[in-house]
Amino acid sequence: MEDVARIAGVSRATVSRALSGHPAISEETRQRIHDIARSLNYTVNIGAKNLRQGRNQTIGFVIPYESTVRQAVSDPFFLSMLGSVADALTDRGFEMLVSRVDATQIDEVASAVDSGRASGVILIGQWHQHEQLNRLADRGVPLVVWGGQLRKQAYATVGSENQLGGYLAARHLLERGARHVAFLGDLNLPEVGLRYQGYLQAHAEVGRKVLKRLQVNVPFAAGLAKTAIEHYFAARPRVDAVCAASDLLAMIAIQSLGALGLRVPEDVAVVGYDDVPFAASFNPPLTTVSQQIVRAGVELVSALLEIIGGGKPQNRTLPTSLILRQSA
Amino acid sequence: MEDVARIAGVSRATVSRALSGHPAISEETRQRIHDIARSLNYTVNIGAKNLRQGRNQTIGFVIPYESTVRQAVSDPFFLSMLGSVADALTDRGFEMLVSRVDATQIDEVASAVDSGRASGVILIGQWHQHEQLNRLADRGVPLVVWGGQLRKQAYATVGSENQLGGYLAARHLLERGARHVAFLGDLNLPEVGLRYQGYLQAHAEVGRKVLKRLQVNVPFAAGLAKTAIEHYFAARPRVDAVCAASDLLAMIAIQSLGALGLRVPEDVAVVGYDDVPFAASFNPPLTTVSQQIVRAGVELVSALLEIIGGGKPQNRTLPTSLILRQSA
DNA sequence: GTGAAAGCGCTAACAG
DNA sequence: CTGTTAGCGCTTTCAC
Repeated sequence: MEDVARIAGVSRATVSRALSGHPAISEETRQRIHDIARSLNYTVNIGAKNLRQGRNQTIGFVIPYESTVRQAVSDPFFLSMLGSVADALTDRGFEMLVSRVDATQIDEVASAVDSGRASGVILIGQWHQHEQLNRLADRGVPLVVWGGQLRKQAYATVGSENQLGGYLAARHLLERGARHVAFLGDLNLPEVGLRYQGYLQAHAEVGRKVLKRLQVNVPFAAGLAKTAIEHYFAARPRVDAVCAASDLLAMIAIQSLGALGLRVPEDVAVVGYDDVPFAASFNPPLTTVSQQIVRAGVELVSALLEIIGGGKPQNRTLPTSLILRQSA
Repeated sequence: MEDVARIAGVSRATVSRALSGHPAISEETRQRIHDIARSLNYTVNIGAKNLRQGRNQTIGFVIPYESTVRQAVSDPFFLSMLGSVADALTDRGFEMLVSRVDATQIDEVASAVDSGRASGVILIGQWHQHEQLNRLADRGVPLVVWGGQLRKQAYATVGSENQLGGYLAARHLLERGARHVAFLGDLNLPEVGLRYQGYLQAHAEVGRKVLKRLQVNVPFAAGLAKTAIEHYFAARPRVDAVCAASDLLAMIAIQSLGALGLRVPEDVAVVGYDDVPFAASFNPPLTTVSQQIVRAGVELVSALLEIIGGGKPQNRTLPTSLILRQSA
């Protein structure tokens, strides 16, 4: 900045003003300074600017991982969310700092804020950490979580109508004539729990009882999920339809069924959840419950910026619908 | 920091030293200061630290997008890479700043470095931007690209043996008795071009001619790819095998073939590329060429840190192999 | 319309 | 082993 100032024959203060569009700078000098800066490949140092201004135009995006299987997240839903959040952030002039955090050490998400690297955090999935998340929010860490809305909740939540989603999926299968609908997903996760409620509701509505053996606790991580799902189907349960808690699980289930010689949807109908971009290209194309991923990014970001700006954490719910394709 | 110092009855300098593990601080005071800091939820402000130290423990990870279809990247290969790079970075004490950049404005990747937000950049895929990338590297922007190695190249490249990969895939199909092997991928991309060389090599080796009509220029973006692939197969080309430039393309091809009543691998054998985590769970499980994604992250990061540390850009090549599953 | 000067939170000589 | 001090690159009062 000193260099630019010297060449332009002005002070650093003027350069600063010119570059940040301060009104009290003549159009002429502004232009000249801009040109000089460009020719020097000079850009204002954001770190110093942030330090001086005491704020911080970046937010943290946390990807949790299970410490046991320290594998890269492989659910395409995450990437889509990441992309969508990244876009929304860019549009609002923010940077995105991505960090991988051990799901059992969720408190670490605060460190990004405490250390001034980010002014808030977006977390995809509540995992099993409802209490810790509450603690963080109470401590004043701006925090928005994609997931299900729970009772005593200090953090803001953006999510889709999970119960409705589960209901739509199950009802569709039941209407199609399914008699034994398995539910694949980890009920300890708030989102999944809500979807399961919807699943139960659909059954209740037609007076159908739900057997315990139809609910299978399957984790989201691809590796573990595959084992669990194959194990379940290998026992040849009497099942003619499947409600999966994510598209990834649905795809694994379909593959697993195929290996046993069962066809989808003829022998077993399967509906997924998320409507990941790839779901339409799967074989067979996945019938699934949509999560509006692009809008999700926008809402997550705007909820977070509101909190950072001093507003109250406000939950937002996105509409959901069943996308009919061929797997059910 | 002032507060911590006051409570501990020492100066800010001592707090700084204690917290950064300076050897000249007695174990006792160190411990005491740590405890006080913790009780205050105090963490060193990284921005200020970076400013003072004149360095910057963060690197930029760029996700390019085609400006025409401003859609979130949907290739699972990207997320895997992102996760793998994030892990490698965490292990070496670096942060990761993710930004979405218009593929036609690749120069923007420099801004993260120019503005001091990052000390280097990792880019997945060379896209069509070889020249711009060279310009950036020449300008001194530490830059490592995942992709194919080209002739006059100022930036460092980490990639797998693309030509060998293409060769292995094609040879396998040919050995299986395929007579007309289609190649799906955008030849303008260096990586894909190299794989195509391998594909040609395999054909040459068995004295088989390659027909022009067998090569189909298909972009990586899921939406566009789907259209292109469906369009290609809809014309019912005489094809009994497919070499795809990514697993995503392979999956789309399989789906597309299925819709036309063709079975994989019975009627048409398909081999993918990447070995994304999900490939094994596809229906049918994908035969594919492995890219060692976890190691890729480690190598990308270590190559970049070497450049940042003043070293010469050094290309690295990762071994490749064919993973036999059921699609071919 | 522009400049001088102070200070954001931190670290690293240098001095003791 | 610890404290004093200067300064990283920037913005912003206050003064002219």
